[in-house]
Amino acid sequence: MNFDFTRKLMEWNSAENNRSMPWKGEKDPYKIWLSEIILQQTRVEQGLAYYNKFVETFPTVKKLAKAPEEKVFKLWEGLGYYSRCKNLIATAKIIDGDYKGRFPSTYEHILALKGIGPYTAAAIASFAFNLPHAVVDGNVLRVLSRYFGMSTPVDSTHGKKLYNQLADSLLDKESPGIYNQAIMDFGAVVCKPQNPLCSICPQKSDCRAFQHAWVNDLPVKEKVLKKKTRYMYYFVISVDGKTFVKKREAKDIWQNLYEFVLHEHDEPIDWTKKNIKEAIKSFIDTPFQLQGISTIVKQQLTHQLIIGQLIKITVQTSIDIPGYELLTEKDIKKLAFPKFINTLMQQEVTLF
DNA sequence: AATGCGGGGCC
DNA sequence: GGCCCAGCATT
Repeated sequence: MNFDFTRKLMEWNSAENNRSMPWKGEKDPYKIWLSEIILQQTRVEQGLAYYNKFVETFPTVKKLAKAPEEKVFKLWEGLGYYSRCKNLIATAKIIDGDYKGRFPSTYEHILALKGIGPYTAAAIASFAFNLPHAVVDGNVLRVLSRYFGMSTPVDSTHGKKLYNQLADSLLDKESPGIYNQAIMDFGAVVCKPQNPLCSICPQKSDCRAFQHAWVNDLPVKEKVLKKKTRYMYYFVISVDGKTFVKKREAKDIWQNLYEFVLHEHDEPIDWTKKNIKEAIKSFIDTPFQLQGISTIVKQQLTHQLIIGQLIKITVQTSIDIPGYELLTEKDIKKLAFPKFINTLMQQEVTLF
């Protein structure tokens, strides 16, 4: 055990750590779990409002378990990584049912829940039950790889094993919860990804990266993400005040969110009246009224660039579009949509 | 072991 | 435009 690192971290935490968050010191495992799921791959500042909304709307795991699924997704709308929401609902039902509302209190049982991996299990186990499991998140990987001057890629199989063992050996087993909170705060406030505060860092005299001027080169990641561009054109087709929508079910982005009638292409489309007419013929075979077309909207995701437009259509006759359902505006407002579609809906539509 | 999954903030 | 964020599930 590297006593120095742990001691100095805990000293920094007591003397200088001013980071405050509503769930800090929280002992209700339900709220801890909720905050951890929301914060997976998500900045604290971004997740904060969602956490407050969820706690207010669903103060207990039972309330969450009994809530209509669409209502939970609507509350999650805009936060991204929507499988988290699906797993949140599934786990709430398991805790409410199998565990009779009592959150499981061992690392293994917590880890077995949907949407909970090694990081989240360690966080809940240590924060709620003071169990000695070290968290390893992006902050911890950065702090450790810098402090020990390790260039082993943090996203490699070997690296994960290595940093996990290291983290466990450094854990303050007397106060695992406080230690885990401290190392993540330290990574977020001092040992930041960009422009870390090395000059005021209490660990700088022992930090190998600082001594060798490697700070800006660590941590090392080996994986490069492939990006692709997609062109998604949405047709808002309305009949008698109702509009066609469907839930996205495919293993793709925005699974479980709703969308309008989609025409997707590998290449951009230069919409003309003729193009639109032909596209619409692939859904319906009745006369229509073109209300207008929006400007081009772009949405950059982590791994995809989405480009598209929105085209508004009304039809007079009663029609059916297989796979889509006709809903009123009031009902549609209760459903969760991707940000891309919400942005499209805010655009003005114009005719040629 | 590799890939896919959102959205936002910072440089 | 690239990187990163209190990661996880799937293949």
